[in-house]
Amino acid sequence: MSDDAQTPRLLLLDGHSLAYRAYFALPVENFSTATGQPTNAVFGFTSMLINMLRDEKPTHIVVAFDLSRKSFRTEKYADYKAGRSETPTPFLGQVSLIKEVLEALRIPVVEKENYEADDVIATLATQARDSGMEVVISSGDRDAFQLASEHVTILYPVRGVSDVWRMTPAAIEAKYLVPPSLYRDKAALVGEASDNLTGVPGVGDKTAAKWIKEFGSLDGIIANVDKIKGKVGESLRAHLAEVMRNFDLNRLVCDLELSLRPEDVKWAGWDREAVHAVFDALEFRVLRERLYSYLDAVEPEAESGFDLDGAILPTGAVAGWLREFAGTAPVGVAVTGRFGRGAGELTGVGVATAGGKAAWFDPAALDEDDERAVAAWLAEPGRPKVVHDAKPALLAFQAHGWQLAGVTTDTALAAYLAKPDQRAYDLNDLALRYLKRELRVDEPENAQITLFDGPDDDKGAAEMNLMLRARATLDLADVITAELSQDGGESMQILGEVEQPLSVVLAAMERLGIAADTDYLSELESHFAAEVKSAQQAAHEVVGREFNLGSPKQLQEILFVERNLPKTKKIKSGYTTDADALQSLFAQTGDPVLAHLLRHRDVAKLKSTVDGLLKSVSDDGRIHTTFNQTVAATGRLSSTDPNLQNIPIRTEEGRRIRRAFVVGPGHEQLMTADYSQIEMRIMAHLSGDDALIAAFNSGADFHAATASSVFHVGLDEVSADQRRKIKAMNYGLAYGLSAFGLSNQLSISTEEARALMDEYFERFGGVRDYLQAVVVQAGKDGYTATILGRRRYLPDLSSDNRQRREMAQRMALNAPIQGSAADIIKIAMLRVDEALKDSALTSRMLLQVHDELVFEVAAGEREQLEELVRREMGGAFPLSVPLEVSVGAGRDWNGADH
DNA sequence: ATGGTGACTGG
DNA sequence: CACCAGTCACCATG
Repeated sequence: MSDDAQTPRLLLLDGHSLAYRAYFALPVENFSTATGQPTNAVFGFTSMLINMLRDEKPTHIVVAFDLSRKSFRTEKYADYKAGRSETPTPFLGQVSLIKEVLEALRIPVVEKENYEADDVIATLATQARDSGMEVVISSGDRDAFQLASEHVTILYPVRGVSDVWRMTPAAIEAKYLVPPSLYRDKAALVGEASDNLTGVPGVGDKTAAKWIKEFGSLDGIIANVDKIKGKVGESLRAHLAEVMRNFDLNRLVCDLELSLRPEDVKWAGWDREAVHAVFDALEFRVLRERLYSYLDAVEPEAESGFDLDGAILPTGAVAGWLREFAGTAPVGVAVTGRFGRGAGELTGVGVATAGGKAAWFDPAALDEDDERAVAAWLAEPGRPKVVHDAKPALLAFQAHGWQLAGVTTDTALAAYLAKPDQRAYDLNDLALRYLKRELRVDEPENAQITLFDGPDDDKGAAEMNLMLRARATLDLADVITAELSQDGGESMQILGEVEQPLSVVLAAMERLGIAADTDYLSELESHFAAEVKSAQQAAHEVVGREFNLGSPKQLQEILFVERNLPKTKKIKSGYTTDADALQSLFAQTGDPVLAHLLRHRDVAKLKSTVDGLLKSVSDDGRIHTTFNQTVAATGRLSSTDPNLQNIPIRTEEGRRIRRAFVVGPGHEQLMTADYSQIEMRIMAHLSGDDALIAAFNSGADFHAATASSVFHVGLDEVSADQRRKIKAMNYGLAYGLSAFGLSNQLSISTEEARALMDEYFERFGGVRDYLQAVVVQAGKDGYTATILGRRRYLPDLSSDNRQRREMAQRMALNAPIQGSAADIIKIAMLRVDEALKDSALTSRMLLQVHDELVFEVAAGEREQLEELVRREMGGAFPLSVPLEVSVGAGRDWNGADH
């Protein structure tokens, strides 16, 4: 792949030959739409195309098609390409579908009467090469190999749709023993079966190459044909006419008059709406995802790289460099090392200034003066720094004993606030998108010579890369904060006053971790293992043979075929065997195997949770999760490696796992504090519904209070069933619940569910009005906003695909609620952290679980901590209903619950 | 090895 | 045909 994004790069595709390859690579019976239209060739072609767009990053693209089977070659030789079997019926029609895909992708198509696609490609490739473009050709026809040269590469598909050979001149010579310029000569001698061109019998690549080497070319061979001895010589003389015919026919025409030239096919990206429409019609779900994830990243075009005036600082030079260049203007900082599980290791630091100076130093190779200077500079809030993803950097610095303060912009968090639906915020991609630059040096000679001295050219590459990252981060901060400021300041306020300070708090929580009772976890592990085994044995016994209970596929076979149980809800691979379905099957049939399966599922899941936790206990006896601050599109945190936000709680057996999270040595208790019904409170606040607000202000059990309103009964007369139904309704509201969904949830009829919803909204009409208004507003604005102004963009609100549009509508009504709850607990965490610092307390915050905080309580601090936490959480944000906080404490996480 | 899918955990 | 997440096992791929 070219490293130089400034050189135009033309991708030329042979439409028919790739479609044909795709057709035979993918079984047609697995690829068709609901209406029965076969799509295997379209799918395969599109898949290959996406891969090539991703891997080759072309600036120009065009696809050539054959107009018919007839061409000047069939006129010269009636049997050219004869003997090919009839075009298979399912292939017919797929070519026009491929053209629809290409139109949606805004990729032009070119055809030429009486010529083959290969001739068109040869012509365009020649023109492009002559005007200095890089050319990549993809064709399933080997004739294209004759076009390969220094600036022309052939991608030749081999088996399947994801494998291509990159046929450079060297690769062609290695495989066929002749250079591309003599490939025709070789092919004429050997023949090409797929074109029905027979060669010289007994002559293969090796013999042909030997002759070509000896006589220079086919012409030379013909001139010396009598000198060739032996049986193959005779054979050659006998078939000379065919060889000359082959040589005539396999020449690609390079000078056609075409309707367009290479410079006309600059690719400006694809038509989003059209791609949706075409992919919907073809039912390409996976390809759409792939298209988006790959091409979003390559859509912007890099205009250049960076200038770098950098130096690798030797021991003793760092303090001086900082004095000279790191003043009151922001400095970009990037680090390398290993981070995770609350710990880190620092192996390199790169810094870059707005003045253009950059430097790299090894934190392990500093003298005392350097060490002090770096520590002081990093810890000084008045020395501004700009970092991309500061949390791991914070942990790395801390591992070296350095504190990091004065981070004015964290570009990863800024990018997340700008576009929260992205999955990743890679610095490379962001530099490309916002700066139109790639992480490379424009002119390597501009980089300090000390980078490149020594025998190894690669020396200094890692150091240079780190300086580049620091440089890019600094530039990115300006552009991205400028964009973020467009909304009147709310986003910048969230960034500066919530997300960035929070990353420091999260780093501390990750570093602390939570103590685990490993002996107890091990006991649990063997307990659950024994339970798994006995459930498995019982199931095997009922079925009469051994099978894998963990395999949905085998389960389907046993339940629905062998035991002929009623069919459940359909899924891609057949019928579902999820817990709901098994439960309902058990109720219907009483088949004992179902009970064993359900039991097995339960305990197998618990066992794997315990296994995972055991593996993640660090040497300090604690479990250090990683909180991700840029994953959830609504503004929530997430937790990984291990995920401590989904530790079981609903069943007694599950709660046993919670007992493994214990108070650590030197502390007295664990304490949990959670917001009760925070999302419903936010809904009451945002909707301003008087009845709902009154329900909260009554102080009574919320679900019972709302049920009492809906069913017009006294608070004491609400039945358990009434409360259950309204509780489901309350929870479902914020998810965009439908009558169908509610009926499913409660196992009642759709009519009954609809009636329940009508009754509910009769009483709480303000809620319905609010939810409708949110969706309408989001449709107008294109985004939703939380109480702090945190945005989520939902372009699908105007999709013409109903499923996508309705999905976006549900997201639109959920995002302000879930997101505002996330805002509030984030503010609460900052307030609690601040208050703890201001107090004399040594208790500390360990975990966040969306609406709950977990603390480790120091001896004798229980009451004070509770008071502090209640105050700071409860006062985090003024709503028109109280923010109620419940608190509990105990020796372990289960005991701390309430 | 890797990616997709199904199933299950939490809020 | 309910929102937001993460992990694990299985299984078809390469």
